[in-house]
Amino acid sequence: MAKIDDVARLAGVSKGTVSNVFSQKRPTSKKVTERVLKASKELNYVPNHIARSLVTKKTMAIGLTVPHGNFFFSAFHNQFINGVVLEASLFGYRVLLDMLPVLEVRTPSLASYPIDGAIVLGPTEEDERIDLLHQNGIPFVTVGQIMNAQAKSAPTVNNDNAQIMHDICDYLIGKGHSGILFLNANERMTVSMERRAAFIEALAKHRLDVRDHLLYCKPSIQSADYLNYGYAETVRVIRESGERVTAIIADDDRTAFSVMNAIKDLGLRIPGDVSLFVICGDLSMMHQTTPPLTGMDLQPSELGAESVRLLMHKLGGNEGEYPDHIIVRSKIVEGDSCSSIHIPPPNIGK
Amino acid sequence: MAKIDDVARLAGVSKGTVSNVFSQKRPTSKKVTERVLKASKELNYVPNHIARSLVTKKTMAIGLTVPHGNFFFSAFHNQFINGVVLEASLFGYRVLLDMLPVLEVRTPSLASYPIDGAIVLGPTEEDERIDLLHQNGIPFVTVGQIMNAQAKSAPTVNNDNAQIMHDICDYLIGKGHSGILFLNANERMTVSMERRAAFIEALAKHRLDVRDHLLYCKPSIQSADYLNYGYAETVRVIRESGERVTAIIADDDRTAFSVMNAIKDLGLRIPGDVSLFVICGDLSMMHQTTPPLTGMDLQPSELGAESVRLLMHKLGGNEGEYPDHIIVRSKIVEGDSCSSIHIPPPNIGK
DNA sequence: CTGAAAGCGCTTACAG
DNA sequence: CTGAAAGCGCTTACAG
Repeated sequence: MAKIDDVARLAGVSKGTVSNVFSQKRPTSKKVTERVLKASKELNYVPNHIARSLVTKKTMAIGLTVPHGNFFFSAFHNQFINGVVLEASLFGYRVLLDMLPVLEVRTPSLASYPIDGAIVLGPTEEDERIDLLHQNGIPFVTVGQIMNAQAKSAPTVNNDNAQIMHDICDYLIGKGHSGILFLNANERMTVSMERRAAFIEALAKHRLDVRDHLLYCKPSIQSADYLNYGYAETVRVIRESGERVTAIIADDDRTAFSVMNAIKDLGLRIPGDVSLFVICGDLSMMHQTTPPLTGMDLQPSELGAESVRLLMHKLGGNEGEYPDHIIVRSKIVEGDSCSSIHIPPPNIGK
Repeated sequence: MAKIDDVARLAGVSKGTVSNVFSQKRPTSKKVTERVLKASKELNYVPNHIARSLVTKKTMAIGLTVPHGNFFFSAFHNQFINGVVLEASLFGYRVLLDMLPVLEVRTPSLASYPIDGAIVLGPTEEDERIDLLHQNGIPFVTVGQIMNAQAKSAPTVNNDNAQIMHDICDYLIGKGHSGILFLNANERMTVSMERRAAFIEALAKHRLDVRDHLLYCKPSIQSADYLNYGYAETVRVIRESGERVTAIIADDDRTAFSVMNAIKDLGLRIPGDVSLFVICGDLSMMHQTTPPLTGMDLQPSELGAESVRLLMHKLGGNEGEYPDHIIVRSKIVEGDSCSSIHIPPPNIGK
């Protein structure tokens, strides 16, 4: 590997000048620039990123931390990551994937974080990843509301989860449903809390009872029930509790698939007997099921791109106006999994 | 941020000693170690990763390059990435996600690759990512066979694609199928070529005619037909060509979902009229469809883990015996999407 | 617009 | 087992 001195010698200039040609931080005469470029090409020279980082204090890399160790990506995460990487590249940044338990950072043999900033996907209540970032002084953006005491004013990108739940409830209740089973995300995630509160609020708005057994949260991935979530709850609620459920809201497509299976095993049909609404699913996949699923388009890749833009603004020294909290639009995409029922809700007009 | 000098001063030792305590490359007396650790804690010191990299010439990061710019992850990629990140962490390595067109690297303003090695997923024939890695002298492992002239002996991790196609054909033909439509991956991918050759070979082995119109390749992502792949081919072949197709092999789950839709629209059923076999799908999702899909378990996370192990061996100076080419096992996982047909294949006993 | 020199924060022979 | 010194390959004030 040729180094800057080699190029400087061959081009007959100083190292500083070579540096300028590559960094373009100071103007260089055309002649000199050409000489340097020619010499560089000849020697196959490329600036050493590490050496540069040591003095500029910038690594040109951001960390993307996705929840927990043995977490499984869903289609939502895929698109989110696509958005992040693509947008980051526009700023000349690379993306370091961090999906590990944070233990490593505590090991003394490990060096400090070689990233300039981080994006934290799916924060939980008192998220330790956030505490860690905070105490290491690394700028970060969370995708989802943040509830850590230490850093509650951190910049965030999010969907309007309250609005989403209201939209969904209005949509379903508007079709005559009153027995709604909500299969929410894991309760430790802040998005789950936001949705829960809005769900209860929306029911109340429509003068429907809020009954606890119609609101479940996805177990943690360590739980044996993780993969079975959706199926088990659906069967239990519909068959065993005898609860009248005419609509189910599933937190993601995997859950929705599970629910579809359960419905079938119960001898019921979608949407004839039960309507199904998916909050966070892969649209292209939702169109391939029978029936096509109705759900919310959360625009995951836009969430990713926006979080990068916000982070870049933070890294750039905050010049100019820029919102600290960005909301990404979402909208209902209709399939054929939700139908109207003509039995009036029991509590109507109460 | 405290630096090594601060710790050395506070602990009353030299920088070299502090360095040793953290790197553990040379023994240090217990007393001194404790003093250093205490001082470090007091100053909140953590070694600077970049400075260390500059002298050790190791970044402790590997690049993961997945195909092309606007590529969409599938469940296969998810699990693969999970495997890579998890295994890399066991070696103390981080993973840099590279899913960009390689243009950036040609821009003179960009510094050289800050990674120690790379994993290339899904190589194509004459893959430019590989040429780039090769000419930059970065060790790499490909997941999938490599066909670049320059680097054809590079280490690889792969499934036994020939065996897989034979297994699938044996399985389907054993059930009495002879009109098999194979919806292969994109033709530029080496895996697609391997499968194609083996498919033809397997048909010949069973004395079946190889007909070109029963073998399609997925269009590139730029193509308008990309999302429609599977649906379009199925409809065309079955309805328009009048070809007798009793079994379809789909390259991944997205294609399979498309096919299922097409079959339904044609008024046919799976597996009654047409059997469906998925090569590269998400097992948990394949169990949620109706009917559950039969397919191949390629063990993507094992592919990821193995590729890290192989790369680590390359980075470690190649001491000890280690194979250059690793095959990850795969096996058929049965759902209900393939059934026997009792019409004997037309060419039997020929 | 260009150069000479100091310095970024570590590690690593070389001595002892 | 420990220290003093050189050096990793750049960038950046400071001069000119």
